[in-house]
Amino acid sequence: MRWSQAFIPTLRDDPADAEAASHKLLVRGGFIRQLMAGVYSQLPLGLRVHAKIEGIIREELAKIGGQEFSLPSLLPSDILEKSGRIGVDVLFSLKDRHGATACLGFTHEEIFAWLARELRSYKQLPQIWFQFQTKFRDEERPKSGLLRVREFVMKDSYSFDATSEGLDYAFQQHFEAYRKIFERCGLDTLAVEASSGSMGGSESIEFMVETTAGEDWVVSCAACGYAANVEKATSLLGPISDEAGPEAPEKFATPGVHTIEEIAAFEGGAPADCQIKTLVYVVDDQLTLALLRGDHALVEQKLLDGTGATAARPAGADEIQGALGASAGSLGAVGVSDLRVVADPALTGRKNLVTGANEDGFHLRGVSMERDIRVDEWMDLREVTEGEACPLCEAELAVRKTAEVGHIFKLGTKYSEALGAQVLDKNGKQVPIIMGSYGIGVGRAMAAIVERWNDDNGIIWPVNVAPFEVVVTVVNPKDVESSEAGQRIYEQLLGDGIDVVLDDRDERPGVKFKDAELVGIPYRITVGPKGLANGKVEFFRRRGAEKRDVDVHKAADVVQNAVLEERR
RNA sequence: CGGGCCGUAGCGCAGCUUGGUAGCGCGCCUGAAUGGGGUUCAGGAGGUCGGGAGUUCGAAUCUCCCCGGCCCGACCA
Repeated sequence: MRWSQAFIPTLRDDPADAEAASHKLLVRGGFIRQLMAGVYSQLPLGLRVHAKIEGIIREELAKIGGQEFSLPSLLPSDILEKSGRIGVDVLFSLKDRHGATACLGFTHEEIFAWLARELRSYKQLPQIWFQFQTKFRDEERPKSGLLRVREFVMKDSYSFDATSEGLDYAFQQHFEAYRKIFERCGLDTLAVEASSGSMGGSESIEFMVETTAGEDWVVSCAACGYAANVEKATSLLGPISDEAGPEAPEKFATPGVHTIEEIAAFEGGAPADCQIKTLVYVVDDQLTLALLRGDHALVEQKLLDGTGATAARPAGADEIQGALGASAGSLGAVGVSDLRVVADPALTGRKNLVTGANEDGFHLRGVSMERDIRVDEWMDLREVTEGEACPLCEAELAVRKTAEVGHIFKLGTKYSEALGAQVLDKNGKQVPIIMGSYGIGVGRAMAAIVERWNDDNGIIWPVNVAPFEVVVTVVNPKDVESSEAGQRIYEQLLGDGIDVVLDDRDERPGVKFKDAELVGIPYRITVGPKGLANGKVEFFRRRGAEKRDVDVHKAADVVQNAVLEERR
């Protein structure tokens, strides 16, 4: 490719609406352009990177026996009705000319399970099927460029097994394949335990990349490697010994006091860790009190996971008033018998605590969990915070902001049962196929790579995913000797299968250097009259900005070796 | 879904308070010089001021409605 003929629309300024580094750089570098909120066009450079990431994924999935498919994006609604996912809020749906409802696929469990109906015998298993396909999700809030979008290409694979051991194996194979994929993409991932959410299934692992532009918090332990999404993470807490306290709770007036902090500061109150935080939630239509230690925060996903519910929302002011006769800020679970009460284990055995009296302007002190509160279920509900002790090794935990680039699920039989994908087992009995599903957002991975690999001058692509591996920059294209030398190096590299671009533009050298660095090409050979006078060209490595002169006749070999060494 | 901000040339912005027929920087085109880090000079092209309605002699500017985008929070398969 000659740069002078290429469509690489680089921009001097950051786009006004970009915040994340990857968003700014991918737009400025001429990789992507936004069409509408959360919808982007891939320009030639973007598509090159995209294709390289796909190539890596293909190779690794081939190693574990994956077979590539391409399923439709336009789906009939009845197939989603069978699995119950027709009501999913991110689903885009539309009507055809006959008035029938069709949907745009947001993932393809149903369709693959539908095809898996043609599997008849356990002897045909296991199978691993995958595709790269555009997914549509009507996200409430697209943001951060390619990190959170409404239309994106996802690699989704699905495993089909007759036994749960088979699923475990497929899951493990994917785990290892994902590790290699992300490593080859230049991404350090943290594999974390995650909540499976409404995907169903028993176990899931997310692959997270640390970045300030991410949206998920991950708890990790540097000492033993424990890592989990905050939705799932736990930690050890130091013991607290409470004074015995009074025989029975004592009501006291707390005019105008509504928050944990205010009670902590209130004369006759108690520090936050000696209070009970009472939250009222509507959990699958059931009014539920969730109790936490005053200084702890609720993780809604834990409430969902713990209760097995599919939806939870904070109760409204009138729902709270109707159920407890008081408003938020004066609530408590003492004496509550007609509502479900769930409590976090950090409250176990605690006594002499302060909580609301269910009467505006009053609280109770001397409350004992065991004696005064009827807890229906104890379940982990609290959010782990930085510095707490690792549940495995007791070292200090870190909490980091990350973006999810991959997710693997053990689905079980939810979709195979819903769609009737069964095989005969060894005993001649019909059994539902056991499925796993495994996703990687290709565009998101691309953005994550840029988040990780950039500096003030632009992107620093790892060779494996770089749009071009080498740029040959001709300093002065009007200098015939330079042009010819550049051309020769370019052609040699091309002939040797290196992804090379010849920057033959009639631009000032500074412009060409800046562009090459912004775009992030890992290696540059600079050909100019000064060097050629001594038979030299300049070799430049983008990462680390290493520069050295090399003999003009050896230049192509030198870069080629450097590139091949880094290709993995 | 709550809160905030923004839509004026390809990109980044000013002009709007106080209405008078649109401007700056970069980019782009032509020519010349220059050629190892966004060079310089001269000339030039490019805008239904997001859309619609209204007020007015006159609207980028004032009013109303609509559309779109960004950020924070909530949510997220």
